[in-house]
Amino acid sequence: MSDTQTTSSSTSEQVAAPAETAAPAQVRFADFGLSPDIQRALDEQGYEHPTPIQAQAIPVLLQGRDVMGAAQTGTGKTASFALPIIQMLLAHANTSTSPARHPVRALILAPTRELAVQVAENVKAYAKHTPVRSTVVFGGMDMKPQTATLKAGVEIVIATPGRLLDHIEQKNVSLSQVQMLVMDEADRMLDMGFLPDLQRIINLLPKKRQNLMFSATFSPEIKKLANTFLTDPVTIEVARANKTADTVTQVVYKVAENQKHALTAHLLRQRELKQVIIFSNTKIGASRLARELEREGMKAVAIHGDKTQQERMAALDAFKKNEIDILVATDVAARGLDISDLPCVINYDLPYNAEDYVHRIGRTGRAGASGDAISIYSDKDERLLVDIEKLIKQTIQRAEPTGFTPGEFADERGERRPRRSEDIGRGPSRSAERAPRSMGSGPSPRRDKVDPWFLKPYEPARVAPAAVAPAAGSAITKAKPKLAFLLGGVPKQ
DNA sequence: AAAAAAC
Repeated sequence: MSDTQTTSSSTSEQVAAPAETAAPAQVRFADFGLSPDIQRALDEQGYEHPTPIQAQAIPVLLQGRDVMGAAQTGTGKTASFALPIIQMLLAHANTSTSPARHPVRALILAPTRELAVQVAENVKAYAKHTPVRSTVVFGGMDMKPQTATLKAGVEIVIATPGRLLDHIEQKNVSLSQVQMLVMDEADRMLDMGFLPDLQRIINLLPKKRQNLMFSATFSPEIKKLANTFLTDPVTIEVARANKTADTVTQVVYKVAENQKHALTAHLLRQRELKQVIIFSNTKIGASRLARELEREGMKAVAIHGDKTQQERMAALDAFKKNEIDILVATDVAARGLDISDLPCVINYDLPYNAEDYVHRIGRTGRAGASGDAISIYSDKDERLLVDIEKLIKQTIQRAEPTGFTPGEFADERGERRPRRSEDIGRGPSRSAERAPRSMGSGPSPRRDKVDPWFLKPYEPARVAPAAVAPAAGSAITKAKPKLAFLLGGVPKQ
């Protein structure tokens, strides 16, 4: 949440949401008439002014209307639904400890475990001074503690669909009293094939309920989903769909496929980036790159779906706590994760799905801060770049790496071979920096510096963001129709 | 193409 709702032309001051849809900056949380117990939590966290999506969504939700929200993460989306939910539940709160008197009344569904955890943390923080109870359930973890909490009774459940269904089947939870349903990152849930699960869960809910759907992109499939599950929804769109934040400087490097990791290491070494997430298209690639960077003396950890849930949470936690500088991730981390103040994202691979580019680089430049998005690609991925530029309606700056000598590690990729000290540090006077070090240590460069380092040989000519609404025919319409299940009845199986 | 999500 940010109170920097300014339309200042200074890049570093710009808010992520475009001014034309922003609510007046004077709005304060205190104007919403929220319970003093909620207001107290907001005060304690220093939140005074709502972000644009909060300013628009909260009053509408308090009226009980359904909402279709098109907003990227980092816009304060979670609070925009969490606060009204807590408020609505408080209106009927009781302090009984009997589960029967603590039925689940609000259900929040999220596509990935990490996102569910993050939403749950937010909900807990806002409900801190209220009697409203919440919990999060997701796979990869022991069922028992989750079961115990569910059976003790909670008003708000945040869940990934699979594990929730598991709990439902085991009768650990009943959804018959749910009054509010949130589908967070609905586009992602569709992409991941959660539609049948969503359908099954929703079939168990009371017909009369308030529905909220949030999606970063606004594809025709999402609109269809909204038409199916929402009743006369109010559409709230604070950031134009398929749009990257104005405050993110984007650049691409083209190198030979077998040079990508060497260039990545070079870029990381060239300047002491405070923290960076590197996206890889594959789990194996992510692990390998993390290993190679470690060999280069950098602190890097991979996070992907083949890691245990404990490892995933530990990696994310360590990264958030600044104990790790480099997180090498698959698209498990592409969406939703609110890692504050991330100055840089690197695409080690261009994503196969152009939409994922928007999500990945959405990890930086949050809430109006500036950020750098660096992508690396090779000849064979030219088409992916074209798709991405078509989707974001921008040309991404091409750049040449300064001081990079191709061939440095040309034979290393994928090879397990003994470490040879002469392989590294062959750049002039690099050897002194060979020792493992924390990138975050020492004075880190200001992020709002003009003339980004990686654009040196080029004019930093950023393409002015075109003031265009998302065209119905934009690239995302290519997405495979996944709603046959919904629209054409039950599929055979 | 790949990744994610239930045991």
